[in-house]
Amino acid sequence: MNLKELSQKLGLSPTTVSRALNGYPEVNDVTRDRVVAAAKRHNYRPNTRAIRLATGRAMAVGHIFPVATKNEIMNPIFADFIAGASEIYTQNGYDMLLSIVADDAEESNYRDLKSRGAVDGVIVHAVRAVDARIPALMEIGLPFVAHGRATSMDDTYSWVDVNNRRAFLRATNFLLDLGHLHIGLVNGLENMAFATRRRTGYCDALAARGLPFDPGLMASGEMTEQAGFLAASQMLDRAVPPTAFLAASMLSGMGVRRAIEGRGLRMGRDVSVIIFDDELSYLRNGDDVPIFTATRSSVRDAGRIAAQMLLDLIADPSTAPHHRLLEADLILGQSTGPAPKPA
Amino acid sequence: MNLKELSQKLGLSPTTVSRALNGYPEVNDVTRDRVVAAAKRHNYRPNTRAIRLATGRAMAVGHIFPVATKNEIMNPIFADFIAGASEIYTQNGYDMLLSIVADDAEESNYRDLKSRGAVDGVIVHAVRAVDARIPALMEIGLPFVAHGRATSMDDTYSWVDVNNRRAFLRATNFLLDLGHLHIGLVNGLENMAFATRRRTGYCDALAARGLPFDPGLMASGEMTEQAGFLAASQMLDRAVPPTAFLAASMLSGMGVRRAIEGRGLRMGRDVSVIIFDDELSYLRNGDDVPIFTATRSSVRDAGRIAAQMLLDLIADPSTAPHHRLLEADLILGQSTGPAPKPA
DNA sequence: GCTAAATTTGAAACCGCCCCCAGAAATCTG
DNA sequence: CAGATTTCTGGGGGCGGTTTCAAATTTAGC
Repeated sequence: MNLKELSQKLGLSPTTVSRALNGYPEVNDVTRDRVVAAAKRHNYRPNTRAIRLATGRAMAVGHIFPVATKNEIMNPIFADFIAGASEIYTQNGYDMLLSIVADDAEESNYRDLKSRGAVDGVIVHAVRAVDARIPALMEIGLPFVAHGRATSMDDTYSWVDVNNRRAFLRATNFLLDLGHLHIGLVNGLENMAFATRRRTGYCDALAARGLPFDPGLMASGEMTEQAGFLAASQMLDRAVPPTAFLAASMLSGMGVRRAIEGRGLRMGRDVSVIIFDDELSYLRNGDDVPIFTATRSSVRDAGRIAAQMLLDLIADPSTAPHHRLLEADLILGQSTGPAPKPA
Repeated sequence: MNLKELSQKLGLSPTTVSRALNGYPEVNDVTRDRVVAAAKRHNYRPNTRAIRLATGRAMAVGHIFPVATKNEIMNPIFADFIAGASEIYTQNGYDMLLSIVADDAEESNYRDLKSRGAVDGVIVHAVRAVDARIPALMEIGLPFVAHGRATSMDDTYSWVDVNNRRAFLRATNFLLDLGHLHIGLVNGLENMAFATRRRTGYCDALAARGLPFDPGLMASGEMTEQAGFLAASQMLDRAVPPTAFLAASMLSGMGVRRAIEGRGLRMGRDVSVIIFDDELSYLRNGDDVPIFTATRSSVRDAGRIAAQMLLDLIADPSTAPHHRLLEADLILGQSTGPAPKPA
């Protein structure tokens, strides 16, 4: 069933039917009702392909996920971010186009999307500390919103980010207040913008109290259970082991916990742990009482916000860049407690 | 740069240029070379929207992910499956359209995709034991490939699945051979097709040796660390605790391990564990030596296979349904050993 | 060298919808 | 009740490609 057929059935012109269906004001109410009823009855849905060609809008946004060419790790927050964004697209009649490409082919993929007219805008994921995609997209002229900020030129493009520095600053201060003096940082890969900011927060908190940084207490790696386990194990085996940890994610934190418990220590009593909790749906931090004390910020919310921001930008590309800095909550769980008295 | 502009620059008709670019045989080689060179030089890419309208093909496939309305859990294998599928689409010039919808709205979404002409086919994810989507899609007439099989009508549609029954049969036999008599099953939700098949495999192995099933040793729930921990904890606290576990996923297995170690027992010595390992990129089962003994089958491969199958089906919808039953490897890790002698 | 066949190219009709521009019908004026 | 407005409907030209069919140009055949 297409527009022409429907209009013939109604004895009207395609023009009128189209207008009635798209809510144009100049069509008679009686006619409109008749058209709407017939459309529903015949289960008519305008052909997306035709609409797109006629209007020149793709009614779709692109998400390109880089997958590191060397290790093939997909970002675990991916699924939940997408889930949040998808809600917004669905509400607004947009489709979501997904590509997963080697991280060195991303830029050409953006160019391609643009010249093929496949999307009206894109979301940039997993922003690096220095990220070539951002200037590239500005040059290409494709509206975009970044999830995360590179370390410079913050204000020239739109982004949604968590205040990672402050989250780790607060977490570190919280541990310091509990009397912990040796705090291990099990960070994500520090070529990522969020990880560098978290380290800055950690270092700033130490510096504010005149404490030194110990490079042996700062690890940076993939945010996996295994990597968290190894990093924490190494630190715990030092002559002066840390009494507390900051972990970059739920998975890292689980690895840290295993390292702690594997040494016959108890998390929350002997060693404290704070994680960054993205509230991933399949990695909940406890059902009622949180297992881990955590800085918490929902990545699904971030997805919603970024998607809405992008649609706004597409609707009016001339506006100034939008920014949204989300604050992470510090929620108390069972994994933190006062520093144990030196034996 | 569009077709008309390019053809004017070349002094040719749009027809010829189009033919040259699309490899039609009737165009002179000299002309073709000239056109191809010019297209590259001007960075011409045909407009996707126009191609779609003209050819009537969407050159896109849809992935709809159900998110359980009650608990909002996204399937953790999602990301890796998509990553595999995406490779195939990219190679073949197809786009991937993603929707995440409440599980009760899926069917109408399929109808919508079909009538809007947004996709040429879809992949059905997370097939339930009894799944209304499959008859629905057959009725709608949208080509599809299911990832998993419902419990009936296997041969009327195309699917890619892992031999879940045999995987758990083998794993159970392996544990029985090691002398384990009490084996806990920490299964996924048993409304899912794969979970029921895994339980069947487990039960069949026990039955073959004349062993009884103990309902108290069969748990079914979300495949999270937390759920795995709770299920294993309950079983371990029984009068006769199991000496081995089968866990449905890496995350479940991590929960089981925590329950074991929290009781001062050692995994692999006191209690054996076998997991099902989907080879998720962010949940690797050890870097060199596997941590867990596991039945292993790459969900990313499954994504590739399903995607290719769908494209074949789209290219020739008249062919009989295709099937692909993948066998899981049983790989030896550090989490299994002979049943401890009764004290 | 002239006709028949094969090779190349182009004109124009779609694909299905949107939207500008007229024109017809209905409603207001005075 | 004629003329001026306002309200409603329809015709037709895009959007940017593909593809059918016909025409023009070569090449082949004798």
